[in-house]
Amino acid sequence: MFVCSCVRENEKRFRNGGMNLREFSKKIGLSQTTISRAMNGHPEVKEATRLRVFEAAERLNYAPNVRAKAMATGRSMAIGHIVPLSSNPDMVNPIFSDFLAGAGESCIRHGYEIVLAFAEHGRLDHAYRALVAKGGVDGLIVHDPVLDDGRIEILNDLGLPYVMHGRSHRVELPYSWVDVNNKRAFERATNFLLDLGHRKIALVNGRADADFAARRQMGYESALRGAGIEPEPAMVRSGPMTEASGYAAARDLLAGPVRPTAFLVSSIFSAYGVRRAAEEAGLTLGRDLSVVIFDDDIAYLRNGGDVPRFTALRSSVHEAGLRASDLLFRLIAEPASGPFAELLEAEFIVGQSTGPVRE
Amino acid sequence: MFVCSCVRENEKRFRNGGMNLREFSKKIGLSQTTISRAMNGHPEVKEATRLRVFEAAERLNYAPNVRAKAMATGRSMAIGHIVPLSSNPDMVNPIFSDFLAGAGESCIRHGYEIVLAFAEHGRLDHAYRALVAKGGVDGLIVHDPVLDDGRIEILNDLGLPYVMHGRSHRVELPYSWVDVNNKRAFERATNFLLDLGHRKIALVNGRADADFAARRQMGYESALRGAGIEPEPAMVRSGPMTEASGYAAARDLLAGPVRPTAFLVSSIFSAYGVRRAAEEAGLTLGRDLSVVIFDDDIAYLRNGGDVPRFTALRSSVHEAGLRASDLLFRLIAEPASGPFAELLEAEFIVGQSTGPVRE
DNA sequence: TTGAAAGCGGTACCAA
DNA sequence: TTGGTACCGCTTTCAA
Repeated sequence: MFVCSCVRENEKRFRNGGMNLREFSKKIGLSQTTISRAMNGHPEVKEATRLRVFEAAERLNYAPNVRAKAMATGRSMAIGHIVPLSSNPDMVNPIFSDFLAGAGESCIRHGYEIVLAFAEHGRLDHAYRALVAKGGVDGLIVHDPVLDDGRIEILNDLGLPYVMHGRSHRVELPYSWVDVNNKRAFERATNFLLDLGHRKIALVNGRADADFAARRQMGYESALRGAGIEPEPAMVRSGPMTEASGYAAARDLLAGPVRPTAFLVSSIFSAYGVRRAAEEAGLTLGRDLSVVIFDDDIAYLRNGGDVPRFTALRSSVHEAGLRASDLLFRLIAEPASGPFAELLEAEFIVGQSTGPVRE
Repeated sequence: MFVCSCVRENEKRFRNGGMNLREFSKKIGLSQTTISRAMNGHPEVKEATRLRVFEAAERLNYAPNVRAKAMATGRSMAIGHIVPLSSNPDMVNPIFSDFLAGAGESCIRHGYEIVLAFAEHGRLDHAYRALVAKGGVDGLIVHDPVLDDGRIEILNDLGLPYVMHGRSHRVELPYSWVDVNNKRAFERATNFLLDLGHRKIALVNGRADADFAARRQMGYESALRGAGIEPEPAMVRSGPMTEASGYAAARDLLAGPVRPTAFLVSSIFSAYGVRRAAEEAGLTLGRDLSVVIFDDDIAYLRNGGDVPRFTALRSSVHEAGLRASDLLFRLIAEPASGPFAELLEAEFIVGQSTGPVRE
């Protein structure tokens, strides 16, 4: 009663899931060449023949071996994502799931698969080099860029098409990317709070070395300056976008010398923490405190419903994944057509927690 | 200034990330055979030679092409996860991220990669068949089993090693799986609430067709019966484990003829919804209402901290991913050693919201 | 201890 | 419109 005992009975069948082209060609009395052409849509094969091939393939459950195909064509029909492990809680996260789902949609359309390579943090460069050298993917999507990301140089050098999810601020080299307009989003959110009369606005941001966080802070500061307010470093907190981190930041800020009347929060997770800290301080959101969050529209958390109790700037990671992937496929098909740049705008949604200063 | 223009200059380099074995062997004056043996740890190669090979590989940045290696050996060094897309919000979700991170750790140790194949929902069977037929993976991890999961028969038939994440209740066939002891977890949680004096305990559960949800309900009902209470179907709600769904369920239950004094909630996401509904009804958790949640320990949301405001049964999806993957590798190495079964226990953590009945 | 050559399962060129 | 055949890059007998 062993699940896989059958496998050992037939070692041949283990190596490949089914039949190979030669057997198949013998069975239906056509050359391997013709079959290959038929299955790959080459125009010179007679329609009747093609039909016969497809019918037989279906009937005999024949499917070409991807590895062999990859070797013969030089294309592996897979795109790679390198996932930094463990020490970076921002990476293997719900956002990433949503991004993958979007990328997956694009992949389905192109008949591609996604290869996830995991790398110990700090060994990222090596991971990219290895992944490319091993030749298992036709393109790469690069996650979690930092302000001055050294991977860009490496990847340009490697010559494999890639698209970054996010940008790297201080890099002058050309590269393709898809990003949310973080600066504008936070500028708008800050202006929104300023319009309500707030003057003491705190920013609970992502990790300081993350590019997106820097852009968000730029937007925040630019809006403040536009209103004649000099940004206070003490009003800004950076850290991982988790409930715990948001809680710590908000508790700290609320206990500080200048109590904020409004919070700008970089993720819905930190926002839950901010809410907890506020409640513990006896404050009610939407009455004693205004909170605007940046919301990556996590499908799982909300399924498109409203963000309860918050005013939100909504952007879709799912769509970012889709767009980044689509871009990558264009780059793979036509390498000289890039680099591409695509900026997604966040939608502003007024929720229930906009208060209280409204002077 | 095109990122990838360099690629076209050298078509050879595009097909494979670097140099191939033949070039490499010429460069260092050894036969391909010797190099292959050296790199794969065969005993017959002289230690000095092996060192020379490794040094040269490092220096010249040579890495064997995985596809070619896969073809020659019959092993692809990749394990596959099929991800049902779109119509199932429970799949591409934060839980899945955490699971992948765990599986990734295991993969790193074994030098494997993860292939994600996305399938339109309802075409899952086909996706598995195709993935196996294409021969791109050495094993499969199967997600999101339903009560009577037809994939098991197919997969046994296919003969590729696989491990299920979760079980399928009504299937008699042998198969390997890793699962949380959902029944016991919910039995304990229910008993915990019963001990506090609660008699009207609601269950906000996952989708009705999911196996884990059925097991949780079994545990819940068994504990109630043990206390001489006949379970009320009206006290149970099934649905996707999202904030929105939890909110709807709790609001409904709180407005119903028999108002529950305690909630047993199947995920932290639904729990946020339950909390919102409770607050809207003017109830305070931990004072007017007891809530126990099952918490998959989403790293991103909490980073191992306490679950604020809830009593929790904590289990680690991350660990499930790790264990499932490890099991799969054993199965790949020794197919006849399975099927394996592994049950993870959930840890009970008393939080701040245990109240109020405590008679 | 090393090397030559035959696969692995396809694709694509060239000839028929 | 079809078929023969030389690769793709590596592993693995078999012989030296």
